[in-house]
Amino acid sequence: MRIATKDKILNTAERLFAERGFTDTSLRLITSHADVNLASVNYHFGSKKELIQAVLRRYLDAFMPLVDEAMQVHLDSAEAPNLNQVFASFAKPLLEMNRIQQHGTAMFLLLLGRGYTDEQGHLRRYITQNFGQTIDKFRQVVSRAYPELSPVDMFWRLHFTLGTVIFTMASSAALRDIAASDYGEKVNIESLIYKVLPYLCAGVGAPIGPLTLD
Amino acid sequence: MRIATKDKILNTAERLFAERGFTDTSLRLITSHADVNLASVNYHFGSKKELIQAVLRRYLDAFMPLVDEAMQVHLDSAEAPNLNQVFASFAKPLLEMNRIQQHGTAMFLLLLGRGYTDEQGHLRRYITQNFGQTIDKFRQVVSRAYPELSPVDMFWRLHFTLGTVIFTMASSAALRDIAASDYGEKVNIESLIYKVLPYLCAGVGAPIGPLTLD
DNA sequence: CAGCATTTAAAACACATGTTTGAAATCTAC
DNA sequence: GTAGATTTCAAACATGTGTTTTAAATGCTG
Repeated sequence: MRIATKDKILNTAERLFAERGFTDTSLRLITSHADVNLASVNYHFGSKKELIQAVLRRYLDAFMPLVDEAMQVHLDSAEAPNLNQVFASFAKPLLEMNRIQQHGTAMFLLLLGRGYTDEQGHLRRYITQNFGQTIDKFRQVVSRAYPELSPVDMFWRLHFTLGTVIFTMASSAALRDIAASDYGEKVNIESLIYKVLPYLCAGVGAPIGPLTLD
Repeated sequence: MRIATKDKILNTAERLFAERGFTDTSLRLITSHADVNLASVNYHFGSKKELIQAVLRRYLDAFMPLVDEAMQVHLDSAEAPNLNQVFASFAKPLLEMNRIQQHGTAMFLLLLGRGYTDEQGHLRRYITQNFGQTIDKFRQVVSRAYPELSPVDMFWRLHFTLGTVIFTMASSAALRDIAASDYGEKVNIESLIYKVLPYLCAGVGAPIGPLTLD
């Protein structure tokens, strides 16, 4: 096996990053868990930062084309989709991540959350640079589904959505434990996705303007 | 002035924590910015962890009683509130944080976000231990406003809400810059709160059950 | 199998971190 | 004003970090 070491590092790093965040996961922790030499990380990846990017890239490169495809369908459709249909079309790409690796969906979302909070702006820049077209298609589709929503309001609501997903997933392990012990309901990632989707749809589709208090 | 040093540390630490997160803010950075000696942090607070707690406690101790009061009003009211009214009653306590310090509202929300993501579980435990009653009142009020929502669904939706707020505020500085440059709309914390409230209300109030796709 | 490139290995490096120490300075109270 | 407690200060300590170095081991190729 030629690339065994590189892959062991990648898989172990991914798991530890998701569990503990990037800064709290040292290279020594990764290499000891992966049972490889410390220096091999810098040999194969160059630096820790590049290792982080490699871990994230593996998922983004698989995820984004699927999203792009789903959005293209909505754009090509003769009739405008509604928000429920738009957001529902994220479920399949997300769950597809489970094919990359066991618990891949959870990992991906966890890493996404870590990447957005830990590193300031790097991940965001990487995504916009490499997948800007897909993001733009998504915006167009949402605009078709809710034309009254102004660009700036959409900007904010989509970031609210991102925050909801990322925070939920970043703390999903702990939260799912609490939910299981307090309510006796064992929640896996898939059912959690189907719990959050209605929330997101309603949020993005909320009426525009200040709250009506009566 | 006896407590000048302690307060200088507290104020400087708060600002830097909010800007850069807890782990990325070293004691040396704090003490140099505060123009105090390095050892004074450990002298006055014991450890970095206790400094973090002190910074957060100052806000929570001011914020939570205000929330408690607002929730009590809803509980004492003869008629059940609606969700809009419930969430709108958070605006005043939040904006009240601006009286503790300049940009106090933004700081508080930023620190809350940092605390929830950086330290795993500590902040959550602190809140439930010290302000469990208030949290419970909040749950009761939401239940009055949306009785059909099961406890477990409420659990999740309230955490979705927490995630929305925390993520938005944790990246609000960067996001507000982007929004300002891309859409020419300058957004302060107050107007951001009024942007997010409709999203949260709609999300929590979303219909129960799977998405209806047609 | 010999020779060369690739990969692994152990050790050291350079640096940043939180913390502790002990003396000097400052404040407080009698 | 002076004795005693409190606070500040500079320095060192112990530890953990990412990275680099140099040699050994391994794999591949002719």
